[in-house]
Amino acid sequence: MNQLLIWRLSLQVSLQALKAFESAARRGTFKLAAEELSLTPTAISHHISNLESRLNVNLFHRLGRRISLTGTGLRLAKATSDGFRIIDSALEEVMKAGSAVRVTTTSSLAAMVLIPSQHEFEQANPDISMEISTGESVDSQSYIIPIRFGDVSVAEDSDVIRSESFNVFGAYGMTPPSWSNEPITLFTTEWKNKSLPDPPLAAWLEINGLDGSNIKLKKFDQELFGIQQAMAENGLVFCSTTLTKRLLKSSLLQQFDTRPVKSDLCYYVPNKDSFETRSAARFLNWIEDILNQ
Amino acid sequence: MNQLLIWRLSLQVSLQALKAFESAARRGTFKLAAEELSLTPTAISHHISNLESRLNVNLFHRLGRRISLTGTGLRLAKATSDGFRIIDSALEEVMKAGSAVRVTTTSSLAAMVLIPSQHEFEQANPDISMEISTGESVDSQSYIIPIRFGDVSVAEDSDVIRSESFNVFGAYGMTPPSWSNEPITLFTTEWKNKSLPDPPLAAWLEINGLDGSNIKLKKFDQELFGIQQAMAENGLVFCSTTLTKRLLKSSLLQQFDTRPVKSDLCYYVPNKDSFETRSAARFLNWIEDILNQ
DNA sequence: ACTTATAGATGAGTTTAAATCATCTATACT
DNA sequence: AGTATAGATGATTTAAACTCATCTATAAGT
Repeated sequence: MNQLLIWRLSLQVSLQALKAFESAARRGTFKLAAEELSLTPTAISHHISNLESRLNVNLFHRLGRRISLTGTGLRLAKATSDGFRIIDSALEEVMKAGSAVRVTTTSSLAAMVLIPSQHEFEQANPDISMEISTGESVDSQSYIIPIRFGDVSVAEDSDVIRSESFNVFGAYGMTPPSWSNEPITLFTTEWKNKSLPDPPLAAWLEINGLDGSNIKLKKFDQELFGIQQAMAENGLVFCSTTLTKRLLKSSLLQQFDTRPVKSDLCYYVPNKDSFETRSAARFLNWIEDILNQ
Repeated sequence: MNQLLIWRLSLQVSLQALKAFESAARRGTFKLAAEELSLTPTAISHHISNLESRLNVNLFHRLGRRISLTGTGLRLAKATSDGFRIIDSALEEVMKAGSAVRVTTTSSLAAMVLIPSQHEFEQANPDISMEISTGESVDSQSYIIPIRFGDVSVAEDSDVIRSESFNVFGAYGMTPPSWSNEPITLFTTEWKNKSLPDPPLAAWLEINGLDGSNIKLKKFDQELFGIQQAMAENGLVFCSTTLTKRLLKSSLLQQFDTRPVKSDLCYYVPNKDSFETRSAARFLNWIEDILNQ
């Protein structure tokens, strides 16, 4: 007997009827099955009697108002139960992936960009919940979107979502420094990860015609800390424009008449195009918008 | 998250859509899936896009007119494929049981009753095919209906389908023997299985007021052979009324003015009520009718 | 490069299957 | 015995599934 014919035969029975049967077999009564499937007991009854006549087999013994599986029913129930369980658990996993985005990134980007606009994203996408984590922890887990900070040369072009520029910022309202005369303290960052390019301070000085001899550097291992310190002490920080955009807008930081300088640093999402959930796609579009205005 | 909610979620996706997806994933194009499921490609397309939006996930990459599974699609396809395969193979097994009856019984009943009326049964039940086997062979295989010949005392009352009577029969057209005068040769049976009650010849002689001193017995180990021998030689056979009914009707055998005698033998189907396929039920009703007129 | 054929997407309309409602039967529990 | 419960049955309604017509993009052939 050929394969195709078998398919046809099997398809004469409706999958919904099988689901009804599976549920009734598992729960023991049509009533409970109906509740489970949000149907009426009548629907279950119809499904099962339809199934029985298509298969030419009795699946339940009817003892008045009580039912019990026949031997054949038991065998079929075993199979449907296993089969649907496999399918259901895969569905559940896929749906979980579809209903949430899990993002992991640096503390700085998380604290200064993602977390502040998390609410906004969830407002705009009510069916998607957003989870943010930082640190190296659960990186390899599937469905998690990592936003990495690194050298443009190690990232695929198509994976880059933001090329980083740097500039000097100060607390809002402070008097602009006179760059050439007085001694200046400047907060900056020394990445924990030594393979990353340093913040392009030399290039920035050059582009702004400064020699930097009067500048004293104070280094933090995360940009976040330098920025916070600058705000707290009315100081100056040399940091990425990405992280400061929101603080500028909300008048917590200000910039001066200096020109920003491009760097070799960027934010990128490895294998960006491999994220096939729609929530991931929407998140990626959204974050790229946010970062690039 | 509670169990009930999960069910609900999973049920928001239709099983038919999942089947369409499973088929498309396996065959590689919507067109082939459509052929397999006897649908139009449009239906497959609708199903899959519906599935994708309910799950919030892309299951296929669309590269123009070519499709390929996404990672998520692949994972789901694995599950649906496994799940449906399990269900389908069980269905196939059950349907096979529903579409045929397999009967095993004694050579005599098979040859003289079952096989001659096999065609009639299949005419009356076009959706059921009937298979007949004899011998001890495949008895324990599931779905096979054994019709046993044995002592009424070892069979459950409800399992008995025919209580056996015995009488003497002769070839059609032969002159009735004069019971008391001339010497008579009578074919009869000595069961191979010694635990079975012998054919009730003594009781038959008594009920018919004969002493049997002029009767010479010739024994076969199956009733079938005695009957055939009687027909071939214009002889007489003492045998069960069940086996001869058809031969009487078709004027190949005749009976005389002797009275039949009841025996302790019967045909029975062990656990008759445990056969839950409708084909088995129909067969059992039919055979009980046949045997008891 | 231009045509032609093919696979799939999309939206509207149709058909069929599934679910419900109303009614009835048989059983279990007071 | 009387009542409540589980399921069966048949008619009707509702919703899902399927198709048709149309459109787009791509692959293949000339």
